Formats: sequence, structure tokens, C-alpha cells
Amino acid sequence: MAPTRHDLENCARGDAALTRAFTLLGKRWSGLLLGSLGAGPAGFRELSRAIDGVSDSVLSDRLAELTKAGLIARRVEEGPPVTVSYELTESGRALIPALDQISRWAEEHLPAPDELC
Amino acid sequence: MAPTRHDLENCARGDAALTRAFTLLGKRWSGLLLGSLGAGPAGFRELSRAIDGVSDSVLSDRLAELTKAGLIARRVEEGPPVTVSYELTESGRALIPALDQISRWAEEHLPAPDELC
DNA sequence: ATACTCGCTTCGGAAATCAAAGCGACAGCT
DNA sequence: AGCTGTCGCTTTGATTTCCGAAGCGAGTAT
Repeated sequence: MAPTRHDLENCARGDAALTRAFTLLGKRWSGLLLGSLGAGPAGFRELSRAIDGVSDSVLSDRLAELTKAGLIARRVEEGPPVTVSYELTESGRALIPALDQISRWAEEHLPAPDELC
Repeated sequence: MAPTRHDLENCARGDAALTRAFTLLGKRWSGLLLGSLGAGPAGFRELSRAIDGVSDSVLSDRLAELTKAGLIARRVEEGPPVTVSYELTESGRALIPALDQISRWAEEHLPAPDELC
């Protein structure tokens, strides 16, 4: 295969930072996961219930990704019983204002889905 | 089982608006596409070049989705030659500040990928 | 006439995501 | 001691999404 200049083109790219951000946020559930944790620490099962529709396997993947990226931290509380909780790191918390803004934007500009509650 | 019905949980769930937002933004390339258009109108080919890595088929899908959601508009300029350009609607423009904030966040909190340029 | 570019669409195959089941460790009954 | 349930995952196999490459019709350039 010819060495695509893919690598070279990467440089002059529009907004590199935005690209980096959406490597994480552009994946399904990442944003919502962070949003959920914005409300405070939570355990695995708690998150899987809070974020309706996500499967355990993907939730597990996302938690690993975001942990690796340094946005969330996994804390094991020695018991008994032993419990696991995930929480935002400082980096993660720094993103919350942006998510809030997106949330506010959605309220204003995204079709209101018949308030059933 | 406790009387916690799923229905109840649905209501008080995290943030419905954020969920709506990430139905769009949580898909690959959506965020970057909006970011690109934030710099001004652009044609299909222009976008496909600006957003490195996206395939024509997916770009086409995303443009359709975001157009349907009312974030971008497809304008056909009668020629000759006939040209097509996509641009942000007001709703779309309203999201740009949030994207900028995310971009700034990424610069601060996301691993600087060795400036190769 | 030949060879481009543009704005797509179509066609496989590869990757992401899904629901469901299972597992080990523990807790709460009885 | 059993039985049942919760928690934090992982595994399995099917479905959905995404990708790269090719193609197409229309127009432009040489």
C-alpha cells in the first residue's frame, strides 16, 4: 500500500483540539456518561441505570477509555462490602460547564419531545 | 422488587436535553462537521477535505441528519455552474460557543499530541 | 475528445454496538 | 445450609454503523 499522506494532512487540520475532544465525545454515550458523573460519583450499575439504553459492555469500554484519558477515576472503597465508584477528575469536572451549555442549547434549539412527566 | 418503576426513573433521569443533544453530537464527525461550518459555508468536497478521515458516504449521512435537525442548511446556488453549499442555521450557530469551549478545554486537558508541524 | 472536479450514491467488508447470558464475590433472608 | 438478589464486570453472537473504493451524471478545462 502506498504511504498515504494521511499523516501529513493531519497537521494543517482545522481545529486539532476539537478533533482530539471529539475522539472521545464523538463516541456514543461518552457525553452522557460524563454528564451523569457531573451529578456526583456513581457505581457501575447505577450508571447503567441512569443512562438508559447503554449496554454493559459498552459502558465498561467507555469507563475504561475515559479513565485512561484522565477524565474520570475509578475508586475502590474497601468494605465490607467492597464497592466501586467512578467520579470525575479535575479534567473531567472542567468539561461540565461546556456540557451544561450544550444542554441549555438543546433545550432551546432541539425539538421538545412531549414532556411526559 | 422495590416500587422503583422504570417509568419513574425515565423522568427524573439525568438530563433529557443532553440526551437529545448527544443523539446528534455523539455520532462520529458531527461535532467536527459543525465546527468546520462554524468557519463559514462550504461545499461537499470542501468539507470532505477539511475533515480528515471522514468518508463521502458518512459525510453525506451527517449532512442529511444535521440538515433535518435544522442545524445546517443546504443551499443551491444556480449557476452555471450550479454549486452546493452548506452553512449553519441560527440554531447551528448557537452551538458554536459551546464547541469553542470544548476546544479550549481540549487544549488544556487533553494530551498534547507532539506538535509534528 | 480527454481528463478533470463536484456532489453525491452504491457496494462489499471491517469495526462498533447491541441484548442476553454468565461469573465470582458478597449480602439477606429462612 | 440453602436460595435469592445485587454488584461489577466479561463473553458471545447477532445487528447496526462506518469505512474505503468505485461509479455516475453533470458540468468545466485543455
